[in-house]
Amino acid sequence: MAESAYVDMSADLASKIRSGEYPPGLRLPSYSDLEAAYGVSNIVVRRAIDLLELQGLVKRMPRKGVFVSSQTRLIRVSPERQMESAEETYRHESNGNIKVEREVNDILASPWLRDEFKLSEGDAVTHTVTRASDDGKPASISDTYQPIGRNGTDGAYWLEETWRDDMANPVHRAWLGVGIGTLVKKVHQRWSTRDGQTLMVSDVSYPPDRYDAFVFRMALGPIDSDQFRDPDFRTQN
Amino acid sequence: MAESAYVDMSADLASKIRSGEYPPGLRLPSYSDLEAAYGVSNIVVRRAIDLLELQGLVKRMPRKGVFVSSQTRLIRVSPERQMESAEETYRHESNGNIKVEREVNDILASPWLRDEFKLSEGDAVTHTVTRASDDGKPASISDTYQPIGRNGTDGAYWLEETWRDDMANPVHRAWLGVGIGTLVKKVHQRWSTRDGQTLMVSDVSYPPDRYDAFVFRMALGPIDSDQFRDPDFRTQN
DNA sequence: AAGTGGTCTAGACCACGTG
DNA sequence: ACGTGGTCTAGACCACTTG
Repeated sequence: MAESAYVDMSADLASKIRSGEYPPGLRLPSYSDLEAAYGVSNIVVRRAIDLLELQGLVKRMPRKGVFVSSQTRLIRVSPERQMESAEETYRHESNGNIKVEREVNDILASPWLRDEFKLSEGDAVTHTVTRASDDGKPASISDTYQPIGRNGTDGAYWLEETWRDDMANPVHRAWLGVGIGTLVKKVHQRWSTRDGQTLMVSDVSYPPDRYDAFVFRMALGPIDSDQFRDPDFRTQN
Repeated sequence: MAESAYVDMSADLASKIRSGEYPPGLRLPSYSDLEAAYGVSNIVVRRAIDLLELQGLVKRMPRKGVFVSSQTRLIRVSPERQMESAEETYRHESNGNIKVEREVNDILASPWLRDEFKLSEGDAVTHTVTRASDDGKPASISDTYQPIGRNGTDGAYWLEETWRDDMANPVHRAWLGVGIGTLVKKVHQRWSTRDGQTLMVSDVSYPPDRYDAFVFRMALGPIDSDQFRDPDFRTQN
């Protein structure tokens, strides 16, 4: 047993959920049944399901059961303009010694990437791994994918940014120096054109303790009552 | 005992940390000591500290101890333009029946608000409580504060938005229908002028299960290589 | 009545850090 | 050698839901 029992168990259940063997809405076996099936104790089952719950894969219903979540996710959307590069962000955040290294490779597009970029089987994409450290401490690692020959975000109109607490993949874990059970801050970015064509996607993992809050600071630009007004407060005077 | 032992214990420790009785950097008493001091078992202490860790109040160091976190918070900043009101957001998110109700009162500014708005002792602020529901289910509750006579976000140049998982106050808990131990999604917003004067602050709590990811979708506007370019990818062609 | 998840007890062993 | 936090066992009682 390489990992702790509850991590192994959680990974096993997660793979059953993601593979569809446990479809959305299904009630998981009861704690007692899971204890018996995996030959572990109360707390191992509970911690395994803690991890699933943190990933949003299951939902606990006291006295009813643990249910597989539906994958339709309600998200918070907010329009935004402008952005800055990772390096700029870090330099604004920290006085430390920021180092960024990059590996670029062309790889065969996986089914998921083919779907994202509307490519054909056999097409390749450019894969960039970016590792950033802050005074020697790992600050982030990201995988960025884009169709061959595209130049970054040229032509992008939309940027969609999603984050969640999630488990990192082994490569990200190794760089960040965290164990398999540790939840990291994961940001997924998708740059796309005005008509919805994806130009670039990026998955970034941050150490769980680098940010304890995420802030979006937005320049609203010169604003007066005609240009911009929050309807919530329009009639208060 | 109104709440579970681990919630009571966590609240007690949290108040000691926030009051400064346990200053940043201090090592908490060991698990064994805490078990003895509170007269509880292993798991109660661990769950209490789980809650503190989730709030970012402490940091666990295996085989060394549990330490009170420093309060300097590193945050992620990203410039953004435009925004929409809470009601608009909800209507985009949901097909349900959105109801929003609002209570407005003028109250004496607390020290914290006086500091935020640079007011004098005895000055009042406008306090708005906004409750939103989605098909009868509570969707959010917020407290908004602004100096008397100001009209919402008129004149705002910056919007800073911070979120974290945190415990809600009793009023928010009651509306959201969650227990004291439940962590909710908390968003703190600060609108300010170009020179940093705060115009309005708002604290919003969402049910923990409403959003399982936060997405910021940003319109970058018409972009070409001269107007906008991600320096990370500038030299890839 | 039986089963569920939530909470809790009272122990145990382990790997690692500090004296 | 001892104490630490991390993991785990093998039970227990409770409040509530379901057949």
